Amino acid sequence: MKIPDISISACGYSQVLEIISNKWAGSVIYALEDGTLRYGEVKNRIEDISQKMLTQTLKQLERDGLVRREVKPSVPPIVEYSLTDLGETLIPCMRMLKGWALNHYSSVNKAREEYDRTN
Amino acid sequence: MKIPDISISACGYSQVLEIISNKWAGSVIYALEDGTLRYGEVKNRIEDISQKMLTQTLKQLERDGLVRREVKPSVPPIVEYSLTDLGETLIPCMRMLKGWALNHYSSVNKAREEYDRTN
DNA sequence: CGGAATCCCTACGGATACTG
DNA sequence: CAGTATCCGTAGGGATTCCG
Repeated sequence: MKIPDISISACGYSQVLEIISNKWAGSVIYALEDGTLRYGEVKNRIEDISQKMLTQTLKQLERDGLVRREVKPSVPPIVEYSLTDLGETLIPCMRMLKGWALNHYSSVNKAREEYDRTN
Repeated sequence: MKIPDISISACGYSQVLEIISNKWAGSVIYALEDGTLRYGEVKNRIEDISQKMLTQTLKQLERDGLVRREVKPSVPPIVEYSLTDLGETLIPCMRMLKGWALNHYSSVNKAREEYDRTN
């Protein structure tokens, strides 16, 4: 009996992670959850993000079709970001992840302390 | 009116990611979903994983209390891995992520092609 | 069989300075 | 205001070799 290779079934999983696993993507999606924000507003809502990483993350999310970028031609420039319909579909997943964390993260921390004490 | 800082509310999210966002953790959890496996069996089920990363991932998951490691004292050694109860609680989240990927990843790919063509 | 140890390369990401 | 550009340290992770 051959043991099945699960790489393929796990593959969908790694594709999502490719999108949301970077350090800031989640925070950006959360920030845009309530509606449209200007660049600076996004930055203000995410305390420790650097300007470089915010720009880079927004660009990646735009490329993935999750975030929409609109430039109002004016001086000084106004650039607004919002979730696309596709981006909205990700919200339930992220809520579930966050829910898991809130419910179980203390267990994880206890396990870590225990592990670090005995190893 | 002050714009709220969402760092704290996104924090739970980043905690889960800390656990499952590394390249192989998801695949390992999927591999153990059906029950107990020996080290080599896990390795066989995950096609392209290196020995180093499998060991490292298993150790991390064990430290987080998601995976249980049992050594049968014998020669040659037998080491078995399985999900803990805490580990099992993560399965629904991962199924949901995978479901999202299966439903929407083609849209992401289309968005990327479109983006790359016009930029 | 189930690792540990080492080497090495790359990508991620922070800090800083500059621009239309 | 909303970015670009550059420098640079660190961590992730592959390949290889060795060990109980």
